[in-house]
Amino acid sequence: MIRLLLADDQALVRGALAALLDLESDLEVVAQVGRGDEVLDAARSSGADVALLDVEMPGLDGIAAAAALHRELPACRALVVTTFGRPGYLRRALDAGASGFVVKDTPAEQLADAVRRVHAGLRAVDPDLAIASLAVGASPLTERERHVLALAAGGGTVAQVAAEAFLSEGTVRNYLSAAIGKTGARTRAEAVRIAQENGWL
Amino acid sequence: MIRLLLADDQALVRGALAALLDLESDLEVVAQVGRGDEVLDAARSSGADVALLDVEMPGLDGIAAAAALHRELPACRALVVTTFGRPGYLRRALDAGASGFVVKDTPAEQLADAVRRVHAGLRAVDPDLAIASLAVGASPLTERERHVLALAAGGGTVAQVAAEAFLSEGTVRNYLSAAIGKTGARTRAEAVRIAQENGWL
DNA sequence: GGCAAGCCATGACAGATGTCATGGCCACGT
DNA sequence: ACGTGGCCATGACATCTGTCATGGCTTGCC
Repeated sequence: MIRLLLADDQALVRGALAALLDLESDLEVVAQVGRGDEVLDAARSSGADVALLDVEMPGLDGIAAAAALHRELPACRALVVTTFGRPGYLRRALDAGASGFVVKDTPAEQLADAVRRVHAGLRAVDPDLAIASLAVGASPLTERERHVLALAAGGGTVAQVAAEAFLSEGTVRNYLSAAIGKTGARTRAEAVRIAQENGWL
Repeated sequence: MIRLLLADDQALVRGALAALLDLESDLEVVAQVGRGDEVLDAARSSGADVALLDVEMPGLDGIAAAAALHRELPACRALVVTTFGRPGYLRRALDAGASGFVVKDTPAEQLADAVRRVHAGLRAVDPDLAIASLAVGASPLTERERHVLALAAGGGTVAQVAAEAFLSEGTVRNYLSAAIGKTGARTRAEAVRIAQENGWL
C-alpha cells in the first residue's frame, strides 16, 4: 500500500484527486494540505511515501517544497503536478530533487501509474514537456535581470522598481533592456510574458 | 439520479472530479469533454441534467458555452466551476444564463450540494464572490477600450495594436489612456493586470 | 429642432522608456 | 602578470508612451 500526501491550494481539485486515487486498491491518501509550507510537517507526521505537489501554492511553491522534502525527508518522493507546462518548471523541479513531473492535461489513468513509478524509485516525466524543456533550454537571464524583470512584472514604473531593488533608474532600464534583448521581445511587457511562459521568473 | 456533463480542459482535473462525483449515490457522470465547443453536442446526446463548465477552455470559454446551453437546451442547467474568482466572471456567467458559480477553492463536499441545488432549479453562488462582484461592479471600459486593452495585453507595441484594430496610433494611445484612467492604473501594463483580475477582458 | 451626453477619432506636447557607450570589478585561462 | 569575458552599474540620447485639447458622429431627451 503506497501512502500519499496531496498538496494543492484548490480544495476542490485536491478532494477530487483524493477520490480518484483512493479508487486504486494499492494507493491510500493519508494527508492533504493546501499550502506549500505545511508539506514537510504533514509528510513527517503521516509517514507518506509519495507527495503530489502543485507548483502554484501560497506560502511555499511546490518546487521549493520538493526541495525541502528531498533534503529533510528523502524517503518521501516528490511528484510535481502542475497546471502550466512551462519548460522552466520541469528543469527547476528536477534540480530541486523531484522524482516526477506531470501536467494536469494528462489522462487521469496515467496519474496512478506515475505515482507507482515514482514510488518504485523510477522517474515519471511527461515526454512532450521534456522535449520542450530541452528545446527552450535554461534561462538566459542573469540573477539581477530576472529580479528586476520580476519586479517590473507587477506593472510598476521604473522609479518604483529602482526603489525596491536599491538601484539607479538607469541601471534598471539597462537590465530591462538586456532582458528584452535576450527574450527576443520588443517591449518590457512582452519580455515579462515570454519569461513567465518559459518559467524563467 | 442526476445526470452530469463535465467540461474542463485539464484531463486530470476532469477525471478526478468525475471520480469524486460518482461517489455520490444520486449523481452520475454521463459525459466528459475537454473543449467548450463540444459542450452543446455532448449535452444533447447524453441528455445531461446539469453541466459543470470550466471557464478557461479552448474553442469556446465556459461562459459562452453556458450561454449556448441556456439558449439551445434550457433543460440542461449550467454550473460554472472556475479556478479564478474574478468578480467579472461571476457577473458575466449569470448574464449568460448560468445557474451556479463555484470557485475551485471551495471544499469538495460543497460541490455535490451545489449540483443538487442547481438541479432543483435554485441558484448556487459563492457568497464571498457575490459580495466582491457587487463591490467591483461592472466593467467601466467601453467596447473599444476593452478591445484595444486586450490587444495590448499581448505585449505588442502601439503600432502593432493600431494595425490589428485598424486605428491610428494616436487613437490607440487615447483608448489606452482612458483605460489607464478608469482602472486607476499608472501604466498600461498595470491596467492590463487590473482588468484581467476583475474579469473585464 | 435644439441640446446634452457619450463614444469614436486625431494630433501636439511633456515625460517615461529603451538603446548605447562607458567603466569598474571579479573569475578564469594562458 | 596579462588579456578575455561576464556581470554589475551609470548617464546621455533618440524613441515611444500617456495626457490633453479638439472635433465629428450618433443617441436620447426635452
